[in-house]
Amino acid sequence: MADSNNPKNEKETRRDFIRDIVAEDCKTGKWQGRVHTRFPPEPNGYLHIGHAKSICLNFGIAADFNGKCNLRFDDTNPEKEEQEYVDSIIEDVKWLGWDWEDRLYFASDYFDQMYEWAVDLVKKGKAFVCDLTADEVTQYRGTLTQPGKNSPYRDRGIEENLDLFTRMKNGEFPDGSKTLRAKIDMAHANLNMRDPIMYRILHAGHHRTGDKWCIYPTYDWAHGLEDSIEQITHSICTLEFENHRPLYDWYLDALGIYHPRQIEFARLNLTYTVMSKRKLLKLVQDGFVKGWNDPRMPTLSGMRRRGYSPEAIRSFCAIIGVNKFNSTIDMALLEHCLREDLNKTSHRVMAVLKPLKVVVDNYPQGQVEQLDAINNPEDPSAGTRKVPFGRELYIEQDDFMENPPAKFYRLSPGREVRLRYAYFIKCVNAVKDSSGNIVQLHCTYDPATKGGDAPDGRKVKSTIHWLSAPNALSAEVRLYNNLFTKENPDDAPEGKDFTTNLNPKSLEVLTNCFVEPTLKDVKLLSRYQFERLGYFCVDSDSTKDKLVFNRTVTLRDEWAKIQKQQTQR
RNA sequence: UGGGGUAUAGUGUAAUGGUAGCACAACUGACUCUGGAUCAGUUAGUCUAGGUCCGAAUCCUAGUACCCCAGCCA
Repeated sequence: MADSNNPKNEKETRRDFIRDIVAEDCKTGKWQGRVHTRFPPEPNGYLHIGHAKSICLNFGIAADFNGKCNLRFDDTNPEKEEQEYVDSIIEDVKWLGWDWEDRLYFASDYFDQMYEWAVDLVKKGKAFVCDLTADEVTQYRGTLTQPGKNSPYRDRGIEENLDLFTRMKNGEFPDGSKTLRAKIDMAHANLNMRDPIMYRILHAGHHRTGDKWCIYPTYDWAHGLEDSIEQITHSICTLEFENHRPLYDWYLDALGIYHPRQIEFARLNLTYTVMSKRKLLKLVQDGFVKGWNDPRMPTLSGMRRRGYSPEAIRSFCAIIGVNKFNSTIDMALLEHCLREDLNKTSHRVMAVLKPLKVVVDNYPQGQVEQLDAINNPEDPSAGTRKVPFGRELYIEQDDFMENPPAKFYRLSPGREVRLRYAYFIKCVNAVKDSSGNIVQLHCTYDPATKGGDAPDGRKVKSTIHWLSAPNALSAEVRLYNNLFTKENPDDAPEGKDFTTNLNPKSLEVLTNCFVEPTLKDVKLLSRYQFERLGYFCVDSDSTKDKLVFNRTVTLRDEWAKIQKQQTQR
């Protein structure tokens, strides 16, 4: 099989307003034809599907225009960042199929250079050390409608500023006692321009620089410098940074250094889930899910464990487009992209989730036949396999109804159906327990229909899946549904938050399932289609003794729709 | 009440003054040894009001609605 996880093999993505800008720049030679982007996560959480949009945009543009894309950790806040997150982010971007070659960078590697530049600004009289407390800074900043006022420390002499800033770096002052601020305009209509803070004092250990630093640069000061150092051409970020662009530009102009162009796009929203790191962290910390990689989470690690393929996520990112206004994409579109990929690539296999025992009365006792089954009708090269058939079978409880309603085509008393790849069977009797539950079926088979075709040409309304009872492997299957019951989880009553909309049925564990003996030695995370049920993958909890599968997504289900319509009447 | 953004079917996205197209969803139908897949079709849209123009989603004017900004977070 070709290298399917190399995005460069995929057909070119469609144009969007950012690609238009990049194409124009290439035409005019603005960057000498170079295209260099970056994906700059802060290592303070796990990556989610929203990040995938940004990753595919940045790496995708680089791929489309024969450019480069760096992976850069924006690790300027030691209080929130951890190595665990760095590791997971590296794993996730790689899994998504992107390659940054040798360009793995950390903002913290630039701290010395950033410090030099800050000294530069102080020397130019464009930055000053401020002794205001955090509260005072807020007060002096003014409001949306009222201008701020100058800090009393704004007009300190350059020498004094230099001395104070050096001593800040040397650790002579306690946390929060001083900041370095840019000298811009306290009356500016854009609050970000009201003498923004460049450095704060933080006596905190950093996951990479240890205790070398006790002053740390703020995002606004640091980010443009990082882009400049890496000679980024197009610095792509999300909409909320639009208000920060004037500051991004101001710093670079004040320093007179290489100056990339910042372009903003709208972040991804999806129905029935949440996408902010803060909310995802809450789900993890408060135990609403079992971890960052819980298969119900929209994190890349969760989706990977759930059975999503990187190809499906990439095609989703390509199809949703890029723009500048807020939108919420229907989860159904993500699932469409998922099924589209899984349908092409997944081996089919039979599994029974809620078993109902069937005895084929006229099948010889003790006889076992090996029947041929197709591995993937979408891919003949996947070949065939043998599945054992015998007198005692399991079928799905849902595939039998004693009193079938209209349009129910499956098994019922007196009705004949086909067992996939096997025989036609007809139900003669349903055995019930004392409380009236159907516990077993007696059927007869037609030996002439071996393989599934009737020589007399008679038709059957449906084909159902089955398993030979003595040969089936038992398994646990975890069914997942939307994590939230509302399209917009934030739509909560006064005083409640998004967690009130958590779906109590987001996880259903089935412990009495059976699968084909073919699945005896499956690899973790491998993906299958359980015929007529959906796509499933081997969970990381699975062992040789106890198989565990996750339902990635169901197949489209006409019958479920009909049932829904019938019950609504 | 300041500044910065944005409005196209239910959802998402094209059309860059010249027939409003595509995808998802929904609904028909065909086909089918997965009620899967596939194929064919249907429904449905330019925020509002004026204006310019032979012609406006696109240009102009005035409104309306929504998003972002008052962290020493990113």
